[in-house]
Amino acid sequence: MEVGSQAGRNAWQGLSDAFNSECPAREVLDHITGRWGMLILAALGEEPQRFSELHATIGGISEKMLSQTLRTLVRDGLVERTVEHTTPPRVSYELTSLGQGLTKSLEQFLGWIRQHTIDVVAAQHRHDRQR
Amino acid sequence: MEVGSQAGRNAWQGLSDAFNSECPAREVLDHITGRWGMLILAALGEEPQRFSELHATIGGISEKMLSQTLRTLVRDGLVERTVEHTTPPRVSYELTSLGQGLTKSLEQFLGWIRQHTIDVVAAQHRHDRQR
DNA sequence: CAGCATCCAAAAGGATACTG
DNA sequence: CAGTATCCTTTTGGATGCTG
Repeated sequence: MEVGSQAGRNAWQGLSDAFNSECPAREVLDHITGRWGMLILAALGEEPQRFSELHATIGGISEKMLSQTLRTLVRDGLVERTVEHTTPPRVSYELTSLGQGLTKSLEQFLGWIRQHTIDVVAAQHRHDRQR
Repeated sequence: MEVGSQAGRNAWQGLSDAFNSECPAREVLDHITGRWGMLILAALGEEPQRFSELHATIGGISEKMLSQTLRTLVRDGLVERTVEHTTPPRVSYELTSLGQGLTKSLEQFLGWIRQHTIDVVAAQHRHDRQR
């Protein structure tokens, strides 16, 4: 994707499919940017984790949503599910190579949030005080 | 917010705040990754646009959601709203410098989606056929 | 432990009509 | 043009109880 410095040129042209609600890219975007997708991917970006570990890592998620979101990510080929048939069973989740590539590109974004949350909160206060 | 006790365990340590449902970072994450936030930011990442232009660019969004999401992004200090009091009025939206930094880090992620949507769709089919 | 099923409450979102 | 207001439907998500 060329970020052309040409005036009036659409550098996002290659993304026009995500802007199209009919394109599968939109569905992929929704899966990842759903309320829990990114957090799960970020958690797994560090290391494989078991169901209960993920549940503990990600604050506020219910078992239902964790399970549901994981199934979606597995179906999308971003996460792999591995079962050890012990008693009690161990089920661990890890990123596929596809998921690793994605998570890498997510890092910057999540890093930005960590660094600039304070700026956003300041902006919110400024905005609220001003009316 | 340094938590160094668990040595070497969490490469995402700096993000532990996003994992905490009580932290404002979670709210920022939700605003941006809400259904329309990213698409609006991506659209504005190219150039300032008017309300109706955004509405045309982003497939499937209603005026209500566009308006609502824009207000949130303006409050968060990511987007600036400019009114020209002509008749009919012109209202244009553009990224603030804060929003520009964010959108830059978003580029990679959105680029990944564009490039790998096809892989995800293939994985979905493989998964569905296999059961 | 790792989940699925069910029920229910809450939030998100769309359609439509209307305003400055 | 750029919204707002209202109503209503759809989706999301949490709590709970139950399995292998």
